[in-house]
Parts: sequence; structure tokens; C-alpha cells
Amino acid sequence: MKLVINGQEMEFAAGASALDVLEKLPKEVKKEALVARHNGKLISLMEPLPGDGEVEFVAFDDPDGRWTLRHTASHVLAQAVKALRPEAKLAIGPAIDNGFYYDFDVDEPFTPEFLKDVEKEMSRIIKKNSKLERFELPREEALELMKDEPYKVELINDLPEGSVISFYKQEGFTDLCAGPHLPSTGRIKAFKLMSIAGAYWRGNEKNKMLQRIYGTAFTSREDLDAYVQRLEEAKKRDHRKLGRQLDLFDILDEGPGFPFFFPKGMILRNLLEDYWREIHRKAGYEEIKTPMILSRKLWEQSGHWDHYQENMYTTRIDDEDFAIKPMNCPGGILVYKRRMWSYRDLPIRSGELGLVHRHELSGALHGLMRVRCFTQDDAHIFMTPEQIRDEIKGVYNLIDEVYSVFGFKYHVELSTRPENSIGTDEMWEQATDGLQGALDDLGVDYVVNEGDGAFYGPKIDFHLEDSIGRTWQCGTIQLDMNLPERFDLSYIGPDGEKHRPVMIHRVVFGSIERFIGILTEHFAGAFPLWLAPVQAKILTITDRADEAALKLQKALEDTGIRTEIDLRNEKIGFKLREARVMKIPYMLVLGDKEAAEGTAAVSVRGQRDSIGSMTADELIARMKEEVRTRAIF
RNA sequence: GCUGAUGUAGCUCAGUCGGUAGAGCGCAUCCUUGGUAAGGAUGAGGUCACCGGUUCAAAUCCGGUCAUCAGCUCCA
Repeated sequence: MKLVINGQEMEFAAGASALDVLEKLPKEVKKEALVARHNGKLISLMEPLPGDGEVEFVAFDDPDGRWTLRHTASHVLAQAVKALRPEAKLAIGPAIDNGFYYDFDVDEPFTPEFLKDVEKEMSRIIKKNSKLERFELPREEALELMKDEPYKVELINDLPEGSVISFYKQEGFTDLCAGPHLPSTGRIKAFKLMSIAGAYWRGNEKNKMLQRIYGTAFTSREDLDAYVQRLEEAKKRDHRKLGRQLDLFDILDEGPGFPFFFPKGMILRNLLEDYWREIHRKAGYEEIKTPMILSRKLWEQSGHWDHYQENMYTTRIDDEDFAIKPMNCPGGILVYKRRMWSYRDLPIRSGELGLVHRHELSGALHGLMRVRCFTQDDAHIFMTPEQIRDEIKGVYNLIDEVYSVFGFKYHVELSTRPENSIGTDEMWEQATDGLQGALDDLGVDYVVNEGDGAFYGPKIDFHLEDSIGRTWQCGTIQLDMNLPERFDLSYIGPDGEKHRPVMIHRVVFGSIERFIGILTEHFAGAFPLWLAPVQAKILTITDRADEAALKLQKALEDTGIRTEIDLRNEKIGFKLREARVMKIPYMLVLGDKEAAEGTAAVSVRGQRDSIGSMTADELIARMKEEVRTRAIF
């Protein structure tokens, strides 16, 4: 057969495998190849190539290469667990973003000590460098082979008629698997089991909870160590830890999921809200505030009472049911309905920093990222159908501007019509075209999640990346074809008749609390000057400089610079260390020399040595400029 | 909510076999007035998460509750 490799045509005997091809290629390629692509389709190195075509070798730097290595590692994990606990039933074991896992059904849960034994057994299997073999079976024989593995039987039975049922086998261990895999276990050069967790069979909470073992694997010890190191570093920027260390915020046992903000955290929060108001005013929004507790009747009309009640906190007032708002929209709608609108008034952009409460499951809580009360930087836009595309573009640009100010990486997802949706095909088409058209006009890259929209409309989600690569949904633009109907919203068109406005919900930060959590991790607590709760700290060397220090503090504070002063009888090294631990951007040292000159010796965060002496005026000018430009270092 | 682990001073953590509690940081007082990442001494500070059980005796063993952590499910 004729194969094209790197643009070069070569001749091979029929039935040759990618391994045979590798024999003819440079040693480095052979060493690094984990899997091959034959005409774009992945195939294990040891399997016979199906015929003529282009062959490409895939190494660890390619996601498919990583996936193959880690998938084989998960088979080794399963083999090791079976060797130590033969009664364990196998579920599934895929590769994932940063590693792999395997789910087992066992009577006794796994322990950390057991993981050590599993790692030893895995090392033994890898050392033996057993070959993996692929084979296929007809359904009946496949079921017979897997008759003692009920989860595998279920998987085989769920395969559509006519599917290829393939297995991979190494050293007497056989697993149902589509592949591809490494040619031998010895190709796993470095691995580590990370953790044990429970996980529902097929991800459904109605099913049995299985025991999952997470692990990761690399092609070298160094890469594995670097990965483990990165995780350690990320732990240091955990916002829960930094929130406490920097005295910003915390969640106490007395209020699970209900965060406390301390004075410095409030400064940060208020600055974010000030910034939010500034950009929204410029973008043509008006601000409102709606009540936190509203009548059951309103929630019945909005549909929340029927569909969201288990997440709502309710109360009784004068023998009537009320609910603490889990969303701001019904209140926002009442504000819209307070009077009649003309098409000339639209679009109406109505923003609200709205505190909502939702009863989240206890196990879902996570610092500021997942809480039971949070402030949405919400806005509802009411408009004519023709205005959809331009409004979406406006919101997109606003969100993009905000994320750029903080230097965030993000990606965009578009979710379309789900199964159980309301509204007509025409309505959905118009709505989806509006969102998609706006994204296309802007030339944005986005992922489409077919059928992942809400029952009442399509949406665009913005996902921000945190310090360890986790993504969090923050901004969303959500089209709503439900509430305008339920609340019978209208505006008067040029024809003098009533028309139904289109409504969108949108948030930029998502929740102020979550955004602060992400910001804290993103900057590792070293906030840019414009956001830093304490912008400058004045440190004296001896008490002879106290008077000059207090004078400098007044000069800075008079121009609005947030300042702390340390007049304690401590050595300058000690005072500086404390200021650095608190990640304060400007440290101003005053001794006899500076007191006499009327200057301060300036040190900035992140630089080891002083950047020189400045007068108060010079310093103020420098800091003001840095704040004005919202500079990030 | 589910699975597993954890809960000791404000923080980070020791605490052996069941015999009644420790360190460092922080805090207070005193000494030290010094030049870019921790000067020294003394002292205060604990219902060992909470409730119950076993025991002559429980931080320690057992049960329950609450909270936290890692995941699953769900979600801004």
C-alpha cells in the first residue's frame, strides 16, 4: 500500500502498522509517537493500517496524544485494581483534560493507603511493558466475555445495531474499549494517582454511586513533577485562603454559603461596583433597585413557584406566602410595566445590582464561586425584534471591554433550542439568528452547544479561566420569550397597536462575589493599583520620621489615595516584609534622610529594591496615572 | 443531596497505648531607634465543632448532628 508521510510517498506491505512505518523514520519521531492518524482518523500504532493514505504521528503535545497515553493509563489502573480487588466491577475509564479516571463498583470504599498499593501494582504492570492487543467480537460473544461485568454488559447492550464492538487486552486483562491505545504499557513514563471520589454511574444521581480513582500521566517524570508543582502553586492562590490572609472576606460556619465582606473586601467590591456604574451609564443603561422579598403571586405568574421552588427561601407575612428573590427579572418586569411605552422609547436598558438568594445543595458550595446569596450585576433590555442584533453586539462589546480591563482569558458558547422548549419555530429562528448573527458580525470564535439553551430562549455564555485552568461561567446574554408572554408585556408600535417586546437578561460579572473570587485568584491577591484596598503603606525607620510620615499620609489621602501608616517601633525589614505579605503596591520608607528632604524612598510590589526617592507630588502624579489607566503589571 | 476524608488557640498545625493540652505565627507588656522579606524577653489566650453513649477516666473509642475539603449531581 502507498502511504504519504510528511509529504513523502512510501510503499509498505499490506497489513503494515504505524510501528512498521516508524522503523523507517528518525529516532525522535519513533520515540515521541503515541498514536497515529490515518487519513485524519486516529489509529493505535500497533494496529494494521487499513490501506493507502496519509499517515501522521501524534505526540504528547497534541491533545489526541495525551488522550491516548492517559486512556491506556486508565486501563493499567483498572488492571491493577482488579488484581488487588478481584470483586470490583468495572464501569468506565476515560481520559480527561488533565489526566484520567476509572470508576469501580466495590462494597468497601477505597482508602488512600489502597491507592499506594494500586500505584505499586501499576508500576509493576508498566515495568513489564506488556503489549496491548485489539480484537473485535460479535455482540453475543462480547456479552459472553463480559458476563461477570454488569456495567460492561449494559454498555454493550446500549451500542446501536451494527456497531463494531472492540476490546483491548494486556497481560490477561481485557476491557471493552473503542481505543486507540499505546502499543505497550511501558510507554507510560510517569503517572500518579491523585484522588478518590464518589461518582454516579452514568452521571445520574438516581443511579448507584461508584468509587472513582483520578490519576494523571505524562511522558516524562519532569513533566509530571512540573504539573504537581503547578497544582501546589495554584493552591496558594486559592481565593478562600487569600481572602482570609488579606482580610478581604470569609465564609463562616454560622452562614454556610453566605459570605462576609470585611472592610478591605468592601473597598474592592465598591470599586468594582463604581466601575460597573460608570461603564453602564456610558452604555445607556439606567439603574433600578427591586425588593428582596416579593409575593408568592408574582412567583406564580413568573413560573418560579412551580419550577424553582426547591431553590427558593420562602417566608410568611400577615398570613400570605412570600419568597426571597432567587432572580431579579420579575421585579424588573414590574418596573417596566409601571407605564405604557412607545416603540420610540425602546430599547430600555434597565440595570440592577440585585442580591439574590438560592438554596444550593450543601455539597455544591465553594468559597465565593458557589454561594447561597450573591449579587448579580443584572440588566434587562426590552426592545423590538429588529433591535436584537445590535443590542447583542452592544452587550458583547461591553463584556469584552470589562474582561480586557482585567486581562482575562475567556471563551464564548452559544446554546440553542432544547427539547422541551416553548415558543414557535419562527420565534426561535429569529432569536437564534439574532445571537448568532451578532457573534458572526463581530467575528468572534464560539462553541455551539446544540440544545443546551433554556426552555425559554437561546443564550450566549462567557467562561473565564481561573488560575488552575478551571473555567467559570460569568457573563451571559439570555434571550427570553417566556416572561414577556406571562406578564403580557407590550409597547405601542408605529401602527398604534400593542406589540410584544423582546426581552434579554444579561450579566457582565455574573455575580460580584464569584467575580471577586476569580479576580483574587487571577491576580494572586496582588490587585492592580486601582483596585488595591490599600494602595500605599508608609513605613518609618525611626520615630524621628513620624511627623514627616503623617504629613505624607495626609497629602496622599487628600488626593484620594488609600493609605496605611506603620509607626511601630519595629525594624524596617520587618515592616516591609509585612507590607509585602499583604501585597501592597507602594511601600514608602521614611528615615532621617527622607524626613529632612521631604521625600519618601519608594518600593513597588514585585521589585526587590527601592526605585528611588520621590516627593509627595511626584508620587501622587505617578500613582494617579497608574489608577487612571487601570494598569496591570 | 450523594461518596470519601477532615474538624485541637485568631491563623498554620503537633498531640504515641484512653490518664484531663502543645509549638510557630499573631496579640499584650517591657527592652531595643534600626536603612529594604522576620531583633529580644515576658505574658495572656482552648467547653479539643456540637449532642449523646462506652469507661473509674474520652481531644483520643462508638453513634448522631453541623461545618469544611476533594469529587459526583446541579449552577451565576
